[in-house]
This record gives sequence, structure tokens and C-alpha cells, in this order.
Amino acid sequence: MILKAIVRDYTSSGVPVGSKALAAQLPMHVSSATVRNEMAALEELGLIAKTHSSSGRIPSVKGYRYYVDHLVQPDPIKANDIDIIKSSLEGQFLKIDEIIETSAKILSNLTSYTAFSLKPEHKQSRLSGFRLVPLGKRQVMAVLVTDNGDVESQTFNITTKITGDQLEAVVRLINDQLIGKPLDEVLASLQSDIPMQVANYLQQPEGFLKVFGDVLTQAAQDRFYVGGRLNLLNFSDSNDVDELKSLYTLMDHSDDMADVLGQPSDHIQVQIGSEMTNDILRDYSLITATYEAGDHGKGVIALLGPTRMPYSRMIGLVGAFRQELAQRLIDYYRYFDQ
Amino acid sequence: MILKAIVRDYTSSGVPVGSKALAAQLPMHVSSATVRNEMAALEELGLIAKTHSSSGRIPSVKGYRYYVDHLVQPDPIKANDIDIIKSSLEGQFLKIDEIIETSAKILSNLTSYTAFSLKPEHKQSRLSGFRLVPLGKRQVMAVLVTDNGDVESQTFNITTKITGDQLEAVVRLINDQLIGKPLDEVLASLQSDIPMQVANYLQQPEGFLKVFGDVLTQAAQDRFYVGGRLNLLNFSDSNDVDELKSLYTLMDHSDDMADVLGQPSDHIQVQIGSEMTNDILRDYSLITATYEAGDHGKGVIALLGPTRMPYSRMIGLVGAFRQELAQRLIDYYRYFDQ
DNA sequence: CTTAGCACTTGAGTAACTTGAGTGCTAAAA
DNA sequence: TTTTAGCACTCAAGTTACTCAAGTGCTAAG
Repeated sequence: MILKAIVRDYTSSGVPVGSKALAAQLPMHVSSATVRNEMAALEELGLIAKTHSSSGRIPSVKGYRYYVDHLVQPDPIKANDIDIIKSSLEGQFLKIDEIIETSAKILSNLTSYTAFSLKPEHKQSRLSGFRLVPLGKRQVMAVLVTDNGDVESQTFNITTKITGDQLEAVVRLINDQLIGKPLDEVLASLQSDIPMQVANYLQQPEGFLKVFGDVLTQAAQDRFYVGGRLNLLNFSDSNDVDELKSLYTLMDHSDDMADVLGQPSDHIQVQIGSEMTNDILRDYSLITATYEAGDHGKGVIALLGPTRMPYSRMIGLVGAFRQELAQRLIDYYRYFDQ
Repeated sequence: MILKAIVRDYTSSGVPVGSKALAAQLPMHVSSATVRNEMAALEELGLIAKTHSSSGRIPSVKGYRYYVDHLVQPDPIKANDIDIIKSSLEGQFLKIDEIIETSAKILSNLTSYTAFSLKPEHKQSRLSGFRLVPLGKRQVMAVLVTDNGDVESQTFNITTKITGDQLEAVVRLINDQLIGKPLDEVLASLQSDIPMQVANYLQQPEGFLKVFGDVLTQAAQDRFYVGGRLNLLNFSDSNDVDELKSLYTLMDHSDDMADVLGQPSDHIQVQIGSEMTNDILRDYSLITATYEAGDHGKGVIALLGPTRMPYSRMIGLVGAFRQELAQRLIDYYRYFDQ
């Protein structure tokens, strides 16, 4: 009970909590001396710590961990918040990516922290179509479609004149050989046998191969969105510009962030301070939740805030958000899969 | 001479400059007392100011203005820097936007400030082509091409089954009526007569119209890139998070930034502190240069740094960069226009 | 017109002191 | 055995006083 009170107090006030204030606040009558004794015991266990020898206590990482694992009760979400979530997700989105991106934005707005969202995805997307669309004199657009509906495109200029026949031949080549294969295999072929074959049809295949490669890697990448980047400036108390820069750089690398988010799990997961895989995040905490969009795979939403965050509220919020988002996506797919 | 020395000293050290240090540094022999007298005169003219009653002097906005207008000699660019610029622009870019984007990056790297770049553009681009590419069961990609080679595309899902004939009819409709028209006119028709006509071919035209509108506004927007966003954290000495946020928000609005950059001009323009049109930038300075890419229109590069920046070096650098970029673009166009 | 000299101003840094919130420990009370 | 009152002790943070160095303006002499 004392640990719980300490966490609650400290996360809301940011000030180390002392025995007297704590005693006054506990449901039963105890003196501050008693509380002091108990606190000494908690400190012995490594659950709380002092900032200096005569200061009040703050929870240690271990203390937060215990709190999150055994004590926290997710706050029931406020009616107001659920309205905001519902109405923001309500609109007529034409693309699923817009829903995912908006999610990160709403979540960051509601919390004033930084939010991440990862599109639901099957383990392995496969190539389901490739096209070259001639646009003008010398411009061609390469379009790639995967079996779960992702589309990537890129325009490029061609140097030598290329006939429609040539383009078609290349498209046919790609489609014949690569359709249905997982993207990583496609990428592998691109390093090995494809270039030679393309060279039969195009005189200068480099440009085409580069674009094809670009589009492929884009499609293979996780669809990762960050919302409320700037909120980091609020809750980071680091004044070290270099550290802020590293953080922003980290957030821009979706593969590094995928490591940080960790393995998907059915529970809402909380990583606290130094528990984080990436040392840059040692002063922050991350709440991660996997959501399931019917049989369209699993996605992730996550919330990055200070270690000293009001976990009960945040866990409640992320939980509610996860549900709303899953529901919204199921509706979305139902609408388009019909 | 004294004003020049004060600006040079202060921009490099950041410390108000006093009479003694200044006297020691001037080319002729004068005592500090003489310098003090002159400084009093300069202060009278409003060109320099004190931070407190017994401090050394710093240039005022008016002083910087005089310095920039009459005294500054652009530094000759370092061989090293020119190498960096040349080699970064050298690669085989497939799209002009990549060159423009890279420019902002290089310029910000070289200076540790924040750089902006605006793509060269004719006053009015015109619609030169529109296509709908069917991608899968229910996905269609809309592609729009303008007469100066910009391509915008967007995918959307369709709710009701649409036949190839229907798509072709819509494409033909758009192309017949709108090709060759400036984009703003096209946008105007989209608000008026087009919807009715499209309704003849599609049962639920809303989705299509939204996508067409999106793609149009994207294409009509200035192509604006920011490099070295994070460098703002270095040179801004404001600790006010809200102010930083406003700055970042400003940078993300290309139309607001277009106002800030001002009218194109053949000279390199410098806006200092409170001269800036936007009050948020009152503690910064902006160096702007227009570059001309043959007859493909004019673009802009700009550099945002602290008011207290080494103008001679920065002006030299921006000038050199402008030249290199113009040359690079002319080469680019020569290659593809051939 | 320039310069030496001097009294004066001020921010920045340092040391000394005060205050208040909080602790641990002891011994008495429950 | 547990709880509590009491008390001496600790420490960060704020305040005050003081020193120092860099700089100024002004005056009077060169």
C-alpha cells in the first residue's frame, strides 16, 4: 500500500515523497514514524530510493516494475477521451495507413507524450503485382503491389528512349518470375539473377534496377508512424541537445524502433527506464500494446513518456485505444473485403 | 572599421566586445579611450548597444543591417566545402526532388544551421496528364502529371465494383476537359462542373473526387524541403519549449515559410532578427538566395541561423551553393531534355 | 583629436548562512 | 512485538554578502 501510494504521489507531483505527507494520506491511521519504518524496509528491498540521504523517497525501476506488475489498476477511461478517440477514427479513410497515422497522432495528443503506431501486417508480404506506367516523354512510374494491399510507387526518368514493348517485356519478366514470392526473396533475386535478364531488354538497366530496389525496400519496411514528436520536448528533462538528437534519430529509424518495441504480446507491456533495450531510452518508459485486426495480422501501438508517468491512466488509455483501433480496422476491412 | 570589428568579434565569440580588446585588434594604433569615444558615437547612431550599463557592446539589428549592406565581404569558400557540395550533388539522381532535398541537407550540415530549399518552378504549372491505374481487386491508383514533370499519385480503394470501361471514361473526361489548364483552374472546375459529369460514369464519385482533389493540391503545393531541423536545438538559445514548437510548426507549413522567405531577388538577401516578417523568428536571421535553373524557373535556398551568425562565411557559402546547385540543375535538365 | 587616469557599474562567481523537509534511531507506550 | 513521540542530524535550495574582473564615462592633460 505504501509503495502504491509513493508511486501514485510521485508520478503526479514529481517531488520525492516523505513519511509525514504519506501517513496523512493513507486510509488507516498510522504515524509518520511507522511509515518511516516501512519505507526503510521497502528501501532495503530495493523498491524505493532516496535522492539524497535526508530526502523523501522515489520509486526505483524495480519499484515501478512491482507496481506495474502487481499493484496498478488501469484507470477507467474518461468518457471525454473515448469520444475523442471514436470521433477521430470515425472519418471515411481511403487508406489504412491514414488510420494508423492518425492513431499515433490522437494518442500523442491525449497524453502529451510521443506515440508510435505500426500497421498490422502478416509476417511476410508477397509480391502480387508490378507495373511500369509510362507517364510522359521520359518518365516512367514503377508501381508495386503486395498481397496485403500495400502499394509503393516511384517515378523515374529514363535516359535512352524505351519502347512500350521493352517496358512490357520487363514487366512480364518480373511478373512471371517473382509474383507470389515473399519480398525478401524478391530482393534476393534482385541481387543475383534478375539484372542479367533485364539487361536483355534494356540497354541501361541501372536506373530501373535502382528504382525497383527502392520500391521493394520501401514495401518491405514496416509501416511505422510517430505522433507528437515535439512532445518529447515537454517530458524530456534532458537539456543535452545531443541526447535529444539521438532520440529523434532513433525515432526516425523504424527498424531500430522495432527492436525497442519488442515482441508482440497479448498483454499491454510496460518497459521501464533501464529495462529498455536501447540505452538512449534509459530515462523513459514505454507502454506497448498489440492490436489484432481480424485475420489481417497484428499491429502495435506504443506510448513513450517519462519513467515518472501516471501508469494507471496511461495503461487504461492505451488499452482502450487498442480496442477502438482494432474495432475500427475490422470495420474497415469488412467494408472493403465484402 | 570599428563596427565591422565589433560584428566580426561578437559573431565569433558571442561575448560583448570591449574597448581594450578591440583597440588591440585594430590595424592602426589607437588607445582604448579613443575606441570608447567612437563606440559612444556608434551607440548614439543606434548601431551598437550594451547589454548592461558597464558591458561591452554588441551590434544592434540596425548595426548588423549596416554591416551586411556596406561592410561585409563574403568569405571565399573553402576548397573543402566546395568539394563536399560538388560530391554530394554529383550522384545520379533519378528525380529532381532528390537533388533539392539533398541540397537542404548539405547546406544544413555545412553550417550546423537549418536550411530550406524550394524547387524551381514556373509560375503556373499546368495539368499535362491524368491516369487511373487499376491495381488489384478494389484498388486504383490515381496519377497526375504536370507540364514541368511533377508527378503525384495516390492509391484509393473503391467500394463498388467499377469496370475498366468506367475508369477509362472518367480518365477520358478529365483529360479532354482539363489538360493544358493551370492547376488552380483545374481545382476550380473540381468544385463546380466536374462532379456532375463524373456522376454520369460512377455511382459513388465522392471517393474519386476526394482523391483527385488531394492529388491536385499536392501537385499545386510548393515543393519545400527542410534540412537540419534538429540543428535548431543547437543554435536556438531559447529554453522555451512552446517557442521551439511554434518554430517547428512554422517550418512544417510550406505556405507560411514562403511568406517568410519573401520575394525572389537576384541578390543574396539577409533578413535580420526583428526585420523578419514572422515575429516568431525575431531572434534569428535568414539568408535567402534565388537560383535559376536555366529556363526551368527559379528556386530558392535559404539558411536560418542565430542573429549572431558569422555573416561573411554564411553569405559566401550560400552564394557558392547557389551557383553549384544552378549548374547541377542545368546539367540535369540538359541530360533529360536532350 | 587622442590619451592617461580614475571613479563607478555590473554580472558572475564564491562562500557563509538560514530554512525546511525529511531521515534514522532510541526509548517509551500500546 | 509493534507503534509512536521525540530528537539530533542531513542536505538541497534559497538568500545574502563579498570579491573580482571587465568594462564604461568623464575629465584633464598631451
